[in-house]
Amino acid sequence: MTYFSGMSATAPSIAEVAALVGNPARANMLTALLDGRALTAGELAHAAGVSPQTTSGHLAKLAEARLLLLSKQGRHAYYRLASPLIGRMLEGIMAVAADGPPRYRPRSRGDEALRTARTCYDHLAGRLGVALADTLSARGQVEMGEDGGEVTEDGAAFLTDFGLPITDLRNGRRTFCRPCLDWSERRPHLAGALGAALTDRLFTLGWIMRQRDTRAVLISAKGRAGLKAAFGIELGADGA
Amino acid sequence: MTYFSGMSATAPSIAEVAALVGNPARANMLTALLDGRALTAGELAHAAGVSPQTTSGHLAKLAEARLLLLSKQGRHAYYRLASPLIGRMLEGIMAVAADGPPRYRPRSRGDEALRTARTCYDHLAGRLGVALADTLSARGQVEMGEDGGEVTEDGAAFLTDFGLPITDLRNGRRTFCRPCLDWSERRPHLAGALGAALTDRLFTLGWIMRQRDTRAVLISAKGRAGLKAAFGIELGADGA
DNA sequence: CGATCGCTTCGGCGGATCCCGAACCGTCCG
DNA sequence: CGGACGGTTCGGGATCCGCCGAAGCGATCG
Repeated sequence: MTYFSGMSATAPSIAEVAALVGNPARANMLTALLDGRALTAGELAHAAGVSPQTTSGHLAKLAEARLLLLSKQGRHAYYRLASPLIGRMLEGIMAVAADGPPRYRPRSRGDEALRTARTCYDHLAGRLGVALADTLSARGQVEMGEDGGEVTEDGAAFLTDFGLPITDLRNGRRTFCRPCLDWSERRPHLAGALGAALTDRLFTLGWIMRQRDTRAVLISAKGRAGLKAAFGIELGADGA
Repeated sequence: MTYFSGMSATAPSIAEVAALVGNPARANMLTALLDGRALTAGELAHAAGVSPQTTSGHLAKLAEARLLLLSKQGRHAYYRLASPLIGRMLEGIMAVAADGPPRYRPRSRGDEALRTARTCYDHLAGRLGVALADTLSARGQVEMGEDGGEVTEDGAAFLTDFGLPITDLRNGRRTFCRPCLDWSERRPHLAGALGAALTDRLFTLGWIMRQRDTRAVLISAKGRAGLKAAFGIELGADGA
């Protein structure tokens, strides 16, 4: 952007917007966000193939130009496309670049796996994560608020029986239970010590398994049966 | 394009295409071409607000990337958008830039005037220019070929009677008659000494009049009557 | 509390871009 | 033929951008 001196409050020009996309690192970040999910700065750095510092600069520019929205969560910074207009614009550019129809995958296989169940650092997200939170809420075993959650007496009994050291968790330094907004489902799932412990227990039971090079987790046959028996959760092809 | 080292034969990346648009001069040229007309390098230089040399460089890049097509005509170089995909891409970018619907004029008033009748250097183009060429061809008074045209015996008599010094024109050094592709109509109109003389005659008769700051010409009431009587031409709102 | 982690800011280097003045070439005109 | 004109090529100068190393900051974890 050699010429856009005082962008100030005036509407950005065509060239300004195009110049933002006209950088391989930024273009990679934008296409990585094309499916509507929110990704952390680190994930975007990986997708773009540049260092975290460079990434931070790019993301700041994209956010200032209102192409991206920023949500901070703990020490993570989540970025997502600011509007469907951005996606349409990128499709238009891709069509010209490829001289054909857009070829990104709105729902690739890997993407579908991520939407079904994935780790969100140390707890579960995706349809599985949301379903667990929903079930525990519906049963009155967990009460979720805006900034935190609490386990009821009934919930404590149930979860202890499931193998979670509820008392220890509650006395730990880490936030016991808090909601974490799920970007593919746009609804909260369980985070905090409780979310991490529950996830850990599912791994230990062999109900879910990690995969290489992705945050998606696989649900085993035993896991399907167990989730249905313990939580009444069935993740069909159509989702939660 | 700091990074696009060997573009070679591979399909251009999103960033490459966007970077081409991400320059104010090039963006201005592209938007000037949005209505589908072909413009000369000089006209595009004016639209972009940069020098002819700079313009030439930009146009070369855009043509190499297949965003523009180049047609040479005499000493003029006509550039136009390579495909409707380019227009759609620009609309998409404009929508993001303006955060609203695209606001260029696919058919503005001035544009409509230009399509009806305009000068193409010293001869007539637009619907009027094409209609004159069509009529003279249909009557067998002018025979148009690929690279040149000729006036028949009947045509010479008619045009001489109309006030054109056909014999003098034919003996002049300037190409007597040649077709000139019309970019709004995509069909040929009359150029060369004959086209210039005919246009000059119409100005002298007061049938057509120049306007300020545009190549569009106005057809007077007398002109409408005369054109209908002499050539059977009526330019309604719907065109030729 | 100290250590780690994720993200951001700061500073400087290297390189590419953009632009125009000058010159060149082909076309058109008298 | 000579001049004018439109377009392009060549060369250099100013600018800016993208990138990373080093350091700072807040949140999290043991």
